[in-house]
Amino acid sequence: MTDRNAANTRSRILEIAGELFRTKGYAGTSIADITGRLGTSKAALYYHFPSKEHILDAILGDSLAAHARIAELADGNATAEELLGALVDLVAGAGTVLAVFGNDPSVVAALSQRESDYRLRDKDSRIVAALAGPRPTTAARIRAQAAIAVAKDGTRMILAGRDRGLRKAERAELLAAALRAHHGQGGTR
Amino acid sequence: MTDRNAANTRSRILEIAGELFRTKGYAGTSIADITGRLGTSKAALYYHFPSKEHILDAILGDSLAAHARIAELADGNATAEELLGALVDLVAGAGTVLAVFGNDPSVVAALSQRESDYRLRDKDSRIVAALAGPRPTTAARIRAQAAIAVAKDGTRMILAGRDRGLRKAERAELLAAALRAHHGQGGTR
DNA sequence: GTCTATACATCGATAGAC
DNA sequence: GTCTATCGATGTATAGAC
Repeated sequence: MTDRNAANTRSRILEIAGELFRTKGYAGTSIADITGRLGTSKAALYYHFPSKEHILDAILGDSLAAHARIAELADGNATAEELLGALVDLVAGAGTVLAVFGNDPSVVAALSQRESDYRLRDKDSRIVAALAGPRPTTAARIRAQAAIAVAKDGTRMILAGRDRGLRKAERAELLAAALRAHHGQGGTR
Repeated sequence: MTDRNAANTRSRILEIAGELFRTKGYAGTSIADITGRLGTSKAALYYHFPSKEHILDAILGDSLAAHARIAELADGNATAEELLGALVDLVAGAGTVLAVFGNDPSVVAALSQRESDYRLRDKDSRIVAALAGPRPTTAARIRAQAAIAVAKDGTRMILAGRDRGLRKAERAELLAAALRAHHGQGGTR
């Protein structure tokens, strides 16, 4: 059972770090915390990753890409259903990590400190704008935010503390709730 | 302008710490960060608070109490409208801080590590149970989570990065969206 | 109430042997 | 690939003067 190849150790590090970042926060997790579970020394970890921040990047990589793709979608002329469905899928899929870590202020601070274009909040506001429509009323913007809250945080809450992903029926139910929050009762938009 | 009385300095510390905890996270904020803005030495801060954790407690005190009150409400027979409205008010009022900090894993970890009964997740699940009803279907539970997501995270998103509180019309719009998310289209419950 | 100075632990990260 | 040992910086917190 001594799979001492680099790829395996690397993925174990990502798994353990992800779990710890989620429960203790990025800033609240030390390299020693990670290697404590990994069962190696701190120095061993640095053979696989050059820094703690590189571990975070490796974990968030796919999620950030998926998030960016949704922001692109928002800039096009996607329907509300497509957008909100994509958000649900983001959180349920590659972006589960992001949805969870996006709530960690120390993660947001770490990302936005870099000049990189990891502008989380920016992308979010483009999605809001797409759902609220051009020159939106206050009410329209609130409904847009409400729908996004369902798609992101609702999905996150459903998935919290369980192993398996989102079932098709669950996805449909979430999307329907998001759409109800978005539309006025009579289907305003 | 040199208000050097203890009460004033104390409240300035809370204000500054709150801002920093929000943007950098609890674990990501150091005492030096706080006193840097406060304009005093680190030792001076320790005259007002015995530890960093006590600062967190002082900030969260009111919010946690308000949160507990809502959980009590959920155990009684409050209507969905009352519950969701109370949640909106919690986030918009005393609990803004909690809604924001509740997302910081390092805060949750700090609170739940203590044997204290600050069981955030626990209280949340009582609210879910109240909204989903007895022996709920999967769909009912999802709709309950969706409604809570609107009331909590939707409200938080609306208030993010602005000074003034929630206007009456905004509150009504949020509550309506939460209720739409909660009910099936035809008003299942 | 606030200061300087410091104790002592832990942080992220590195050196160099194996 | 992993180790022991350690670096320098920073973390929380304290001692004691003013």
